[in-house]
Amino acid sequence: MADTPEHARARAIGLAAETMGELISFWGFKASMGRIWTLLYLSPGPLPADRIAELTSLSAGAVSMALAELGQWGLVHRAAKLDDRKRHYSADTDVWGIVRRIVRERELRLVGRAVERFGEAIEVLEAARRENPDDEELLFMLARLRGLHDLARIGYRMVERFAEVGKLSLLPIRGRLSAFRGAS
Amino acid sequence: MADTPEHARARAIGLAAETMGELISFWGFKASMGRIWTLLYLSPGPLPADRIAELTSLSAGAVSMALAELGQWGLVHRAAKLDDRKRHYSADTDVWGIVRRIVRERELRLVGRAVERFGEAIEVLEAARRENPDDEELLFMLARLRGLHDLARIGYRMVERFAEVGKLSLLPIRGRLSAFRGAS
DNA sequence: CACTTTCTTCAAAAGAGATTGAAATGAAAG
DNA sequence: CTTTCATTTCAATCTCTTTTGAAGAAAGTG
Repeated sequence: MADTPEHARARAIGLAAETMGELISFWGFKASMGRIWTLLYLSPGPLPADRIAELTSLSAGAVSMALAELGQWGLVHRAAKLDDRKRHYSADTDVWGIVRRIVRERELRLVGRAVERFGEAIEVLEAARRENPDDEELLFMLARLRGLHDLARIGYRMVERFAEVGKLSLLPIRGRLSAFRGAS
Repeated sequence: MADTPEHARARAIGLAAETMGELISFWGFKASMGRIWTLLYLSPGPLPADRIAELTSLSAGAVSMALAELGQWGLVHRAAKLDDRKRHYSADTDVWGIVRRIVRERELRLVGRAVERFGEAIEVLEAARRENPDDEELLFMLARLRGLHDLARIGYRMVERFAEVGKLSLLPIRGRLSAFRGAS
Protein backbone atom coordinates (compact mmCIF):
# COMPACT_ATOMS: atom_id res chain seq x y z
CA MET A 1 0.00 0.00 0.00
CA ALA A 2 2.88 2.37 0.61
CA ASP A 3 3.88 3.75 -2.76
CA THR A 4 5.86 6.72 -4.01
CA PRO A 5 4.88 10.24 -2.96
CA GLU A 6 3.62 10.95 -6.49
CA HIS A 7 1.35 7.96 -6.37
CA ALA A 8 0.10 8.91 -2.94
CA ARG A 9 -0.61 12.44 -4.07
CA ALA A 10 -2.45 11.27 -7.14
CA ARG A 11 -4.53 8.82 -5.14
CA ALA A 12 -5.37 11.37 -2.50
CA ILE A 13 -6.38 13.94 -5.09
CA GLY A 14 -8.43 11.35 -6.89
CA LEU A 15 -10.26 10.37 -3.74
CA ALA A 16 -10.90 13.91 -2.62
CA ALA A 17 -11.92 15.11 -6.07
CA GLU A 18 -14.28 12.21 -6.56
CA THR A 19 -15.85 12.80 -3.16
CA MET A 20 -16.28 16.50 -3.76
CA GLY A 21 -17.71 15.74 -7.17
CA GLU A 22 -20.41 13.58 -5.62
CA LEU A 23 -21.18 16.10 -2.93
CA ILE A 24 -21.45 18.96 -5.31
CA SER A 25 -23.47 17.09 -7.90
CA PHE A 26 -25.99 16.38 -5.20
CA TRP A 27 -26.20 20.13 -4.90
CA GLY A 28 -27.05 20.54 -8.55
CA PHE A 29 -23.62 21.31 -9.96
CA LYS A 30 -21.79 19.22 -12.46
CA ALA A 31 -19.54 16.69 -10.80
CA SER A 32 -16.71 17.73 -13.07
CA MET A 33 -16.82 21.22 -11.60
CA GLY A 34 -16.27 19.77 -8.17
CA ARG A 35 -13.41 17.64 -9.39
CA ILE A 36 -11.68 20.56 -11.04
CA TRP A 37 -12.13 22.85 -8.07
CA THR A 38 -10.72 20.20 -5.75
CA LEU A 39 -7.76 19.58 -7.99
CA LEU A 40 -6.93 23.28 -7.99
CA TYR A 41 -7.57 23.56 -4.28
CA LEU A 42 -5.10 20.80 -3.53
CA SER A 43 -2.48 21.93 -5.99
CA PRO A 44 0.44 23.96 -4.66
CA GLY A 45 0.09 26.51 -7.43
CA PRO A 46 -2.15 27.59 -10.32
CA LEU A 47 -2.59 25.17 -13.20
CA PRO A 48 -3.13 25.77 -16.93
CA ALA A 49 -6.20 24.35 -18.66
CA ASP A 50 -4.37 21.62 -20.51
CA ARG A 51 -2.86 20.31 -17.30
CA ILE A 52 -6.33 20.23 -15.73
CA ALA A 53 -7.61 18.32 -18.72
CA GLU A 54 -4.87 15.73 -18.33
CA LEU A 55 -5.35 15.29 -14.62
CA THR A 56 -9.12 15.04 -14.75
CA SER A 57 -9.22 13.20 -18.10
CA LEU A 58 -11.67 15.68 -19.49
CA SER A 59 -11.50 17.22 -22.95
CA ALA A 60 -10.19 20.71 -23.49
CA GLY A 61 -13.69 21.86 -24.34
CA ALA A 62 -15.21 20.47 -21.18
CA VAL A 63 -12.49 22.05 -19.08
CA SER A 64 -13.00 25.41 -20.73
CA MET A 65 -16.72 25.32 -20.06
CA ALA A 66 -16.34 24.11 -16.51
CA LEU A 67 -13.77 26.80 -15.78
CA ALA A 68 -16.06 29.45 -17.17
CA GLU A 69 -18.89 28.30 -14.96
CA LEU A 70 -16.63 28.01 -11.94
CA GLY A 71 -15.45 31.52 -12.66
CA GLN A 72 -19.00 32.86 -12.75
CA TRP A 73 -19.57 31.48 -9.28
CA GLY A 74 -16.26 32.92 -8.17
CA LEU A 75 -14.97 29.49 -7.26
CA VAL A 76 -11.91 29.78 -9.47
CA HIS A 77 -9.77 32.74 -10.51
CA ARG A 78 -7.36 33.35 -13.28
CA ALA A 79 -4.01 33.64 -11.62
CA ALA A 80 -1.71 36.54 -12.23
CA LYS A 81 0.19 36.00 -15.45
CA LEU A 82 3.15 33.73 -15.39
CA ASP A 83 5.91 33.85 -17.94
CA ASP A 84 3.87 31.23 -19.76
CA ARG A 85 1.63 31.95 -22.71
CA LYS A 86 -1.24 29.99 -21.19
CA ARG A 87 -3.70 31.19 -18.60
CA HIS A 88 -3.35 29.65 -15.18
CA TYR A 89 -6.18 29.04 -12.76
CA SER A 90 -6.41 28.72 -9.01
CA ALA A 91 -9.19 27.92 -6.56
CA ASP A 92 -10.91 30.31 -4.24
CA THR A 93 -10.03 28.96 -0.81
CA ASP A 94 -12.65 30.71 1.28
CA VAL A 95 -14.88 27.69 1.31
CA TRP A 96 -17.47 29.05 3.71
CA GLY A 97 -17.76 32.20 1.71
CA ILE A 98 -18.41 30.12 -1.35
CA VAL A 99 -21.08 28.06 0.33
CA ARG A 100 -22.87 31.13 1.59
CA ARG A 101 -22.75 32.84 -1.77
CA ILE A 102 -24.17 29.84 -3.56
CA VAL A 103 -26.89 29.30 -1.00
CA ARG A 104 -27.82 32.96 -1.23
CA GLU A 105 -27.90 33.15 -4.98
CA ARG A 106 -29.32 29.78 -5.83
CA GLU A 107 -31.25 28.09 -3.08
CA LEU A 108 -32.76 31.34 -1.94
CA ARG A 109 -33.98 32.15 -5.43
CA LEU A 110 -35.37 28.65 -5.85
CA VAL A 111 -37.32 28.73 -2.61
CA GLY A 112 -38.39 32.29 -3.31
CA ARG A 113 -39.88 31.26 -6.63
CA ALA A 114 -41.69 28.43 -4.90
CA VAL A 115 -43.18 30.86 -2.38
CA GLU A 116 -44.45 33.00 -5.24
CA ARG A 117 -45.94 30.11 -7.15
CA PHE A 118 -47.77 28.78 -4.11
CA GLY A 119 -49.04 32.30 -3.59
CA GLU A 120 -50.37 32.38 -7.14
CA ALA A 121 -52.14 29.08 -6.65
CA ILE A 122 -53.80 30.49 -3.54
CA GLU A 123 -54.95 33.54 -5.47
CA VAL A 124 -56.49 31.36 -8.14
CA LEU A 125 -58.51 29.52 -5.52
CA GLU A 126 -59.51 32.65 -3.71
CA ALA A 127 -60.86 34.14 -6.89
CA ALA A 128 -62.90 30.99 -7.39
CA ARG A 129 -64.13 31.11 -3.83
CA ARG A 130 -65.49 34.63 -4.23
CA GLU A 131 -67.93 33.31 -6.81
CA ASN A 132 -68.62 30.14 -4.93
CA PRO A 133 -68.21 30.90 -1.25
CA ASP A 134 -69.32 27.65 0.30
CA ASP A 135 -67.67 25.03 -1.83
CA GLU A 136 -66.22 22.83 0.93
CA GLU A 137 -63.59 21.30 -1.29
CA LEU A 138 -62.31 24.69 -2.28
CA LEU A 139 -61.91 25.64 1.36
CA PHE A 140 -60.08 22.44 2.12
CA MET A 141 -57.62 22.96 -0.72
CA LEU A 142 -57.08 26.54 0.29
CA ALA A 143 -56.20 25.49 3.81
CA ARG A 144 -53.69 22.90 2.64
CA LEU A 145 -52.23 25.24 0.07
CA ARG A 146 -51.73 27.83 2.75
CA GLY A 147 -49.88 25.18 4.70
CA LEU A 148 -47.47 24.68 1.81
CA HIS A 149 -47.12 28.42 1.36
CA ASP A 150 -46.26 28.92 5.05
CA LEU A 151 -43.84 26.05 4.88
CA ALA A 152 -42.04 27.51 1.91
CA ARG A 153 -41.86 30.88 3.62
CA ILE A 154 -40.37 29.32 6.72
CA GLY A 155 -37.89 27.48 4.55
CA TYR A 156 -37.00 30.75 2.89
CA ARG A 157 -36.25 32.36 6.19
CA MET A 158 -34.19 29.40 7.27
CA VAL A 159 -32.05 29.53 4.18
CA GLU A 160 -31.71 33.27 4.61
CA ARG A 161 -30.58 32.78 8.17
CA PHE A 162 -28.16 30.08 7.14
CA ALA A 163 -26.46 32.41 4.71
CA GLU A 164 -26.13 34.99 7.48
CA VAL A 165 -25.10 32.51 10.13
CA GLY A 166 -22.20 31.46 8.00
CA LYS A 167 -20.99 35.03 8.18
CA LEU A 168 -21.54 35.63 11.86
CA SER A 169 -21.67 32.82 14.34
CA LEU A 170 -19.29 30.50 12.55
CA LEU A 171 -16.41 32.91 12.83
CA PRO A 172 -14.61 30.86 15.48
CA ILE A 173 -14.80 27.84 13.21
CA ARG A 174 -13.60 29.84 10.25
CA GLY A 175 -10.74 30.92 12.42
CA ARG A 176 -9.64 27.33 12.62
CA LEU A 177 -9.97 26.88 8.91
CA SER A 178 -8.28 30.08 7.94
CA ALA A 179 -4.93 28.53 8.72
CA PHE A 180 -5.32 26.91 5.32
CA ARG A 181 -6.45 29.94 3.40
CA GLY A 182 -4.45 32.04 1.07
CA ALA A 183 -1.46 29.75 1.22
CA SER A 184 -1.28 29.67 -2.57
CA MET B 1 -59.55 34.83 -15.70
CA ALA B 2 -62.40 33.79 -13.40
CA ASP B 3 -63.45 30.33 -14.50
CA THR B 4 -65.44 27.49 -12.99
CA PRO B 5 -64.43 26.03 -9.64
CA GLU B 6 -63.25 22.85 -11.36
CA HIS B 7 -60.98 24.83 -13.61
CA ALA B 8 -59.67 26.84 -10.73
CA ARG B 9 -58.96 23.72 -8.72
CA ALA B 10 -57.20 22.06 -11.61
CA ARG B 11 -55.10 25.15 -12.25
CA ALA B 12 -54.18 25.54 -8.61
CA ILE B 13 -53.23 21.88 -8.30
CA GLY B 14 -51.21 22.12 -11.47
CA LEU B 15 -49.31 25.14 -10.25
CA ALA B 16 -48.64 23.72 -6.83
CA ALA B 17 -47.69 20.28 -8.12
CA GLU B 18 -45.35 21.73 -10.70
CA THR B 19 -43.71 23.94 -8.10
CA MET B 20 -43.28 21.11 -5.64
CA GLY B 21 -41.92 18.94 -8.43
CA GLU B 22 -39.20 21.48 -9.14
CA LEU B 23 -38.37 21.93 -5.49
CA ILE B 24 -38.14 18.25 -4.82
CA SER B 25 -36.18 17.43 -7.96
CA PHE B 26 -33.59 19.91 -6.81
CA TRP B 27 -33.36 17.74 -3.76
CA GLY B 28 -32.60 14.66 -5.80
CA PHE B 29 -36.05 13.15 -6.04
CA LYS B 30 -37.97 12.58 -9.20
CA ALA B 31 -40.17 15.52 -10.07
CA SER B 32 -43.07 13.14 -10.66
CA MET B 33 -42.93 12.04 -7.04
CA GLY B 34 -43.37 15.62 -5.95
CA ARG B 35 -46.27 16.10 -8.33
CA ILE B 36 -48.04 13.00 -7.10
CA TRP B 37 -47.53 13.80 -3.44
CA THR B 38 -48.89 17.31 -3.98
CA LEU B 39 -51.91 16.05 -5.85
CA LEU B 40 -52.74 13.70 -2.98
CA TYR B 41 -52.00 16.36 -0.42
CA LEU B 42 -54.46 18.74 -2.00
CA SER B 43 -57.15 16.20 -2.68
CA PRO B 44 -60.02 15.99 -0.22
CA GLY B 45 -59.74 12.22 -0.04
CA PRO B 46 -57.58 9.27 -1.09
CA LEU B 47 -57.21 8.61 -4.79
CA PRO B 48 -56.77 5.37 -6.74
CA ALA B 49 -53.76 4.84 -8.98
CA ASP B 50 -55.63 5.21 -12.25
CA ARG B 51 -57.02 8.58 -11.18
CA ILE B 52 -53.53 9.72 -10.28
CA ALA B 53 -52.31 8.60 -13.68
CA GLU B 54 -55.03 10.63 -15.38
CA LEU B 55 -54.45 13.75 -13.38
CA THR B 56 -50.67 13.74 -13.70
CA SER B 57 -50.65 12.34 -17.25
CA LEU B 58 -48.25 9.62 -16.26
CA SER B 59 -48.53 5.99 -17.30
CA ALA B 60 -49.87 3.37 -14.93
CA GLY B 61 -46.41 1.90 -14.63
CA ALA B 62 -44.80 5.17 -13.69
CA VAL B 63 -47.46 5.84 -11.09
CA SER B 64 -47.02 2.41 -9.56
CA MET B 65 -43.27 2.90 -9.27
CA ALA B 66 -43.55 6.40 -7.93
CA LEU B 67 -46.11 5.32 -5.33
CA ALA B 68 -43.85 2.49 -4.23
CA GLU B 69 -40.96 4.88 -3.77
CA LEU B 70 -43.14 7.44 -2.01
CA GLY B 71 -44.33 4.67 0.25
CA GLN B 72 -40.79 3.67 1.16
CA TRP B 73 -40.12 7.20 2.29
CA GLY B 74 -43.39 7.21 4.17
CA LEU B 75 -44.67 10.13 2.13
CA VAL B 76 -47.79 8.32 1.00
CA HIS B 77 -49.97 5.66 2.63
CA ARG B 78 -52.47 3.21 1.36
CA ALA B 79 -55.76 4.41 2.71
CA ALA B 80 -58.11 2.13 4.59
CA LYS B 81 -60.11 0.10 2.12
CA LEU B 82 -63.05 1.70 0.48
CA ASP B 83 -65.90 -0.26 -1.00
CA ASP B 84 -63.91 -0.04 -4.20
CA ARG B 85 -61.78 -2.84 -5.53
CA LYS B 86 -58.85 -0.52 -6.16
CA ARG B 87 -56.31 0.61 -3.63
CA HIS B 88 -56.52 4.23 -2.64
CA TYR B 89 -53.62 6.39 -1.59
CA SER B 90 -53.28 9.46 0.57
CA ALA B 91 -50.42 11.79 1.45
CA ASP B 92 -48.64 12.01 4.75
CA THR B 93 -49.43 15.52 5.92
CA ASP B 94 -46.75 15.94 8.57
CA VAL B 95 -44.52 17.86 6.24
CA TRP B 96 -41.87 18.79 8.76
CA GLY B 97 -41.61 15.23 9.91
CA ILE B 98 -41.05 14.21 6.31
CA VAL B 99 -38.35 16.78 5.78
CA ARG B 100 -36.51 15.76 8.91
CA ARG B 101 -36.70 12.08 8.07
CA ILE B 102 -35.33 12.61 4.60
CA VAL B 103 -32.57 14.89 5.77
CA ARG B 104 -31.59 12.38 8.41
CA GLU B 105 -31.60 9.37 6.16
CA ARG B 106 -30.22 10.87 3.01
CA GLU B 107 -28.22 14.04 3.43
CA LEU B 108 -26.68 12.82 6.64
CA ARG B 109 -25.47 9.62 5.00
CA LEU B 110 -24.13 11.54 2.03
CA VAL B 111 -22.13 13.95 4.14
CA GLY B 112 -21.04 11.12 6.41
CA ARG B 113 -19.58 9.24 3.47
CA ALA B 114 -17.78 12.38 2.36
CA VAL B 115 -16.23 12.76 5.80
CA GLU B 116 -14.96 9.19 5.60
CA ARG B 117 -13.55 9.57 2.12
CA PHE B 118 -11.68 12.76 3.00
CA GLY B 119 -10.36 10.90 6.02
CA GLU B 120 -9.09 8.12 3.77
CA ALA B 121 -7.36 10.61 1.52
CA ILE B 122 -5.63 12.08 4.56
CA GLU B 123 -4.46 8.66 5.65
CA VAL B 124 -2.99 7.99 2.24
CA LEU B 125 -0.96 11.18 2.46
CA GLU B 126 0.10 10.55 5.99
CA ALA B 127 1.44 7.17 5.09
CA ALA B 128 3.43 8.79 2.31
CA ARG B 129 4.72 11.45 4.63
CA ARG B 130 6.11 8.90 7.06
CA GLU B 131 8.50 7.74 4.36
CA ASN B 132 9.17 11.21 3.11
CA PRO B 133 8.84 13.55 6.06
CA ASP B 134 9.89 16.81 4.50
CA ASP B 135 8.17 16.86 1.16
CA GLU B 136 6.76 20.38 1.26
CA GLU B 137 4.08 19.68 -1.27
CA LEU B 138 2.82 16.74 0.73
CA LEU B 139 2.49 18.94 3.80
CA PHE B 140 0.63 21.57 1.86
CA MET B 141 -1.86 19.07 0.50
CA LEU B 142 -2.35 17.55 3.90
CA ALA B 143 -3.19 20.93 5.38
CA ARG B 144 -5.75 21.68 2.69
CA LEU B 145 -7.22 18.22 2.87
CA ARG B 146 -7.63 18.62 6.60
CA GLY B 147 -9.51 21.82 5.85
CA LEU B 148 -11.95 19.93 3.66
CA HIS B 149 -12.26 17.20 6.24
CA ASP B 150 -13.06 19.68 9.01
CA LEU B 151 -15.51 21.41 6.76
CA ALA B 152 -17.34 18.18 6.00
CA ARG B 153 -17.46 17.34 9.68
CA ILE B 154 -18.92 20.73 10.49
CA GLY B 155 -21.46 20.24 7.74
CA TYR B 156 -22.33 16.88 9.19
CA ARG B 157 -23.03 18.39 12.57
CA MET B 158 -25.11 21.13 11.01
CA VAL B 159 -27.29 18.67 9.15
CA GLU B 160 -27.59 16.61 12.31
CA ARG B 161 -28.65 19.67 14.24
CA PHE B 162 -31.12 20.64 11.56
CA ALA B 163 -32.84 17.29 11.82
CA GLU B 164 -33.10 17.77 15.57
CA VAL B 165 -34.10 21.40 15.40
CA GLY B 166 -37.04 20.45 13.26
CA LYS B 167 -38.23 18.33 16.13
CA LEU B 168 -37.57 20.76 18.93
CA SER B 169 -37.42 24.46 18.37
CA LEU B 170 -39.87 24.60 15.49
CA LEU B 171 -42.72 23.29 17.60
CA PRO B 172 -44.46 26.66 17.75
CA ILE B 173 -44.34 26.87 13.97
CA ARG B 174 -45.60 23.34 13.60
CA GLY B 175 -48.40 24.34 15.89
CA ARG B 176 -49.51 26.82 13.28
CA LEU B 177 -49.24 24.28 10.55
CA SER B 178 -50.94 21.48 12.40
CA ALA B 179 -54.27 23.11 11.75
CA PHE B 180 -53.93 21.56 8.34
CA ARG B 181 -52.85 18.14 9.46
CA GLY B 182 -54.92 15.03 9.68
CA ALA B 183 -57.85 16.64 8.00
CA SER B 184 -58.05 13.80 5.50
C1' DC C 1 -61.66 -22.61 -9.13
C1' DA C 2 -62.23 -19.73 -13.21
C1' DC C 3 -62.78 -14.99 -14.40
C1' DT C 4 -62.07 -10.15 -14.06
C1' DT C 5 -59.79 -6.20 -12.66
C1' DT C 6 -55.82 -4.00 -10.66
C1' DC C 7 -50.94 -3.77 -9.75
C1' DT C 8 -46.02 -4.61 -10.53
C1' DT C 9 -42.05 -5.36 -13.22
C1' DC C 10 -38.81 -4.70 -16.69
C1' DA C 11 -36.94 -4.26 -21.33
C1' DA C 12 -37.08 -0.78 -24.65
C1' DA C 13 -37.98 4.19 -26.01
C1' DA C 14 -37.68 8.85 -24.94
C1' DG C 15 -35.59 12.57 -22.76
C1' DA C 16 -32.11 15.28 -20.31
C1' DG C 17 -27.59 16.35 -19.33
C1' DA C 18 -22.78 16.06 -19.89
C1' DT C 19 -18.85 15.41 -22.91
C1' DT C 20 -16.36 15.33 -27.05
C1' DG C 21 -14.06 16.93 -31.20
C1' DA C 22 -13.38 20.03 -34.49
C1' DA C 23 -13.96 24.50 -36.38
C1' DA C 24 -13.95 29.41 -35.21
C1' DT C 25 -12.26 32.93 -32.56
C1' DG C 26 -8.84 35.25 -29.94
C1' DA C 27 -4.21 36.45 -28.26
C1' DA C 28 0.80 36.58 -28.17
C1' DA C 29 5.25 36.49 -30.82
C1' DG C 30 7.96 37.23 -34.56
C1' DC D 1 0.50 41.17 -40.90
C1' DT D 2 1.22 36.37 -40.42
C1' DT D 3 2.01 32.49 -37.84
C1' DT D 4 1.39 29.76 -33.91
C1' DC D 5 -0.56 28.33 -29.91
C1' DA D 6 -4.58 28.76 -26.61
C1' DT D 7 -9.33 29.21 -25.78
C1' DT D 8 -14.19 29.18 -26.78
C1' DT D 9 -18.16 27.49 -28.98
C1' DC D 10 -21.48 24.28 -30.52
C1' DA D 11 -23.51 20.42 -33.06
C1' DA D 12 -23.05 15.61 -32.63
C1' DT D 13 -22.38 11.94 -29.47
C1' DC D 14 -22.53 9.50 -25.46
C1' DT D 15 -24.43 8.43 -20.78
C1' DC D 16 -27.56 8.35 -17.41
C1' DT D 17 -32.36 8.94 -15.81
C1' DT D 18 -37.14 8.69 -16.46
C1' DT D 19 -41.11 7.04 -18.70
C1' DT D 20 -43.70 3.93 -21.40
C1' DG D 21 -46.15 -0.24 -22.75
C1' DA D 22 -47.02 -4.72 -22.41
C1' DA D 23 -46.60 -9.17 -20.06
C1' DG D 24 -47.47 -11.47 -16.13
C1' DA D 25 -48.37 -11.65 -11.08
C1' DA D 26 -51.57 -10.63 -7.56
C1' DA D 27 -55.86 -9.69 -5.62
C1' DG D 28 -60.81 -9.62 -5.53
C1' DT D 29 -65.39 -11.81 -7.04
C1' DG D 30 -68.89 -15.04 -7.87
